[in-house]
Amino acid sequence: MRPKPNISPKKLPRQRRAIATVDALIEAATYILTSEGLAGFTANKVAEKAGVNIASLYQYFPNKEAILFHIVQQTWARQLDRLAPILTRPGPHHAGKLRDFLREFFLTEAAEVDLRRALRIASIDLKETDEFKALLSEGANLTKNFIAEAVRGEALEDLEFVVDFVVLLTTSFAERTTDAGTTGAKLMLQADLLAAMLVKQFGFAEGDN
Amino acid sequence: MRPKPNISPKKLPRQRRAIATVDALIEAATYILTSEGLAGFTANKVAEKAGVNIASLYQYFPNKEAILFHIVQQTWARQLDRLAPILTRPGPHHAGKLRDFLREFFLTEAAEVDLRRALRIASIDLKETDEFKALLSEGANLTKNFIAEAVRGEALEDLEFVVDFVVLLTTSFAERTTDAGTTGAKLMLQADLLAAMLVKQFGFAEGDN
Amino acid sequence: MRPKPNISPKKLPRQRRAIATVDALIEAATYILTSEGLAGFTANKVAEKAGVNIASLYQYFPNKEAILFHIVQQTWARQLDRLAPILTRPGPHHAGKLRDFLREFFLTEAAEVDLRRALRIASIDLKETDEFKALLSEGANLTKNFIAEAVRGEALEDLEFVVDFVVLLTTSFAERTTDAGTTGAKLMLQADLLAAMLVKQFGFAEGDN
Amino acid sequence: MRPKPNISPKKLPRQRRAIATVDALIEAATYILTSEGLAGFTANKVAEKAGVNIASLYQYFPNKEAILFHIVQQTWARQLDRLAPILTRPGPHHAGKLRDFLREFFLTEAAEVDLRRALRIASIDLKETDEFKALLSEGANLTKNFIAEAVRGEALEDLEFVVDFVVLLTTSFAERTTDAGTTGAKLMLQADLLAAMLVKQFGFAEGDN
DNA sequence: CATGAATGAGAATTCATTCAT
DNA sequence: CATGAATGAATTCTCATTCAT
Repeated sequence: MRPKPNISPKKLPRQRRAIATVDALIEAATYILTSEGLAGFTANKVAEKAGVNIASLYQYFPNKEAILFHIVQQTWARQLDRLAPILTRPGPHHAGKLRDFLREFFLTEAAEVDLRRALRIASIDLKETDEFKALLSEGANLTKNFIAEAVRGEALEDLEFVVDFVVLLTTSFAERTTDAGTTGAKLMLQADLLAAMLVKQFGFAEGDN
Repeated sequence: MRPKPNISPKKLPRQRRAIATVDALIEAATYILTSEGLAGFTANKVAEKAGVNIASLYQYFPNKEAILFHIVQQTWARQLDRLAPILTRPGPHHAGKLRDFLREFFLTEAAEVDLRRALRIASIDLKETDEFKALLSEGANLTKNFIAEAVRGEALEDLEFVVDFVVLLTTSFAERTTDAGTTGAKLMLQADLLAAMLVKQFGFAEGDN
Repeated sequence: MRPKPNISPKKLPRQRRAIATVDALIEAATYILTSEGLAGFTANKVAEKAGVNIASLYQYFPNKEAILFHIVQQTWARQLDRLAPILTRPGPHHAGKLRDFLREFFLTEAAEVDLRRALRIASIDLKETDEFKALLSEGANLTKNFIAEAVRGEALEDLEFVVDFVVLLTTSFAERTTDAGTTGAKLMLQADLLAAMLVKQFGFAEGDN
Repeated sequence: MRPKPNISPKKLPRQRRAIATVDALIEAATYILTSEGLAGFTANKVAEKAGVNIASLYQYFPNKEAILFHIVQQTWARQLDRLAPILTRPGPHHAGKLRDFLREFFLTEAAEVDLRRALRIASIDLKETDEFKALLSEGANLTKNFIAEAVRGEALEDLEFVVDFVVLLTTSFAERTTDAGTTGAKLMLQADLLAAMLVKQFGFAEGDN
């Protein structure tokens, strides 16, 4: 394998001008990644698109991967903001929450397919970094808690296994089907079917919220 | 994105010496792909590792992608050889076949994780080629027929949807869990659980072969 | 044949250091072209001769052809600067102008035979580009106007034909004879003879300025 | 400049099979040169097109240039066969002969523009070789004699100059105008005009054969 | 002889990254 | 700090030519 890249930002932008520069870089990077994919994602192109000198890019990011990581982080945060409320919604209707969650999850995935496809591939290199692992566990905890509560009937020793299984199943499916271009009604049908299977299998409390 | 590569082999090796060369190239390519991933996969490295002149590589493969495709094809063929017998096994015990199939499928995926990870990403570029499409449909038909027979109860209009769903669900999950490093007993438990869910949801004929 | 190259310059040199770099590149390119001909004209050789990194070359020129075009343009401009005054000289003595023009034309052609030979061949590839066409028409107009005025007696419908004929005849002859190494007195005799023939044939106004 | 290539054929084909091989090579080479130009003219392509092994090509030709020279030679011979009879036609009507000659000359040039264009460029490298010089002088003599006879009035010391001038003028113009794509009636008009100018200038005996 | 195989050398072009001002 | 400039190291692919059988 390759050596894991040093991802931590080099220097925090203090002045307003610097913040604008960083923002422009991130936006440009996101654009390039979305439109040209990971293969077309080069430091020079990003800087040019951002209207920023290449040397400035390297003032704020130690390398290409750091920009990628920043975008990954940002994208995850956005997604979490939309999904967390659903799972933490009060009330016992876990089946309803699960269904809503999956629908929303699939929709967010579908909304930025191109970007997410590129990020997924980029993540292969990032996976080794500590920062990425932290990001992962944050999102995982949320789900873990929800499922733990929902499947309370299950034996406790299996819980870890079930959570892992459900997370893998839902995320991998979501990625794959949106990657294949599924959208709209069909995507929602798939979300509902997957929710139904999980409910049936793990005995979530029924009820439509 | 970019133009789809011309993947068809250039010249067939006739003499024993040439066959050895091509074999060495493919072996080297597989090794590089496995150990360094797609990003580290360069024509020069492959040729060097194979102990062959770079120009020789280009006598037998029109470009890098052609080597990749060769490996993809080879890997798929090996997998199909192991999976097809299970699905085409005579008898009505579809649930059993499904479980055995998923177990074997997960095992083959787990057996060459690194290689398969690289190939999956490589496939993104290959997807456009006719050769790749042919490969895909071959494998898809097998599964399609099996599921069609197994879920005979389902309304015909849904069949397409169900087949699509099941294929996406099982393959994406298999890829993801092996990619995450799952192996051994846990992997088999996941296979069985996924099989159970599918059986429960779609009413496959039960029975242990 | 092949796709027409994108010839427009990539980035303009701002600092003095960069201007020096570009100048060195052009000078080196001209040298290589002159001494080794088009076949020996490679981007790497040019960069090396210029003492510049090959990547720097590609910062200022998008490809080899762009350098060639630059030289073509420069060479034509130099030539036009010397020829235009003769043709646009006021007065009715067209025969004298023609003779002086041909002499000067032959001399400029002879002055840089090797370079021009290479450029002529290079032009075959450049011919398709818009930039080259613009260059051509600029030079063509000058001559066209002169001849049109000089041969005023001719029927208007033939004018196009005559202009075309005269331009082809003089330029092709100039190229060929200088290419063959003709210089000095013999070259001037040829220029005068050709001028005399044209005057005799097309009835230019006589008079020695 | 580059070192002048060794052009002389390596080995004369003795057996009938070998002659066929060489013929196939020449034909293929001519085809490639015509259709793809000098840039697309590679030894491997020629051999492949000829259905002959590349090593065989090098058995009969010491290098690429030797094939080119062979084609040049052949093309000139064909042309000479058609032009010589006109010039050596008995009778005093030199003006008529000249006109017929130029017409035929222009037509032969126009008939194979693509091939000739490529050969012209190739000839730059061949020019240095003794073989090429021999070829040139052979063709030149014919014309020289004709002109010498036709312009008998001229002073003898000028003859060399005049012959040289006329040859350069007619050949360069023919090449250029056909290269520019001129054909048909316009081409014939140009031939006639050029003939008329020469007759007028050098006082060829008039008369229409 | 003829063929399949092999290759050294080099071509065009790109990219991540650093340096000097 | 920001910018223009520069570059080492690759990367893909081609070609003329030779060797071994």
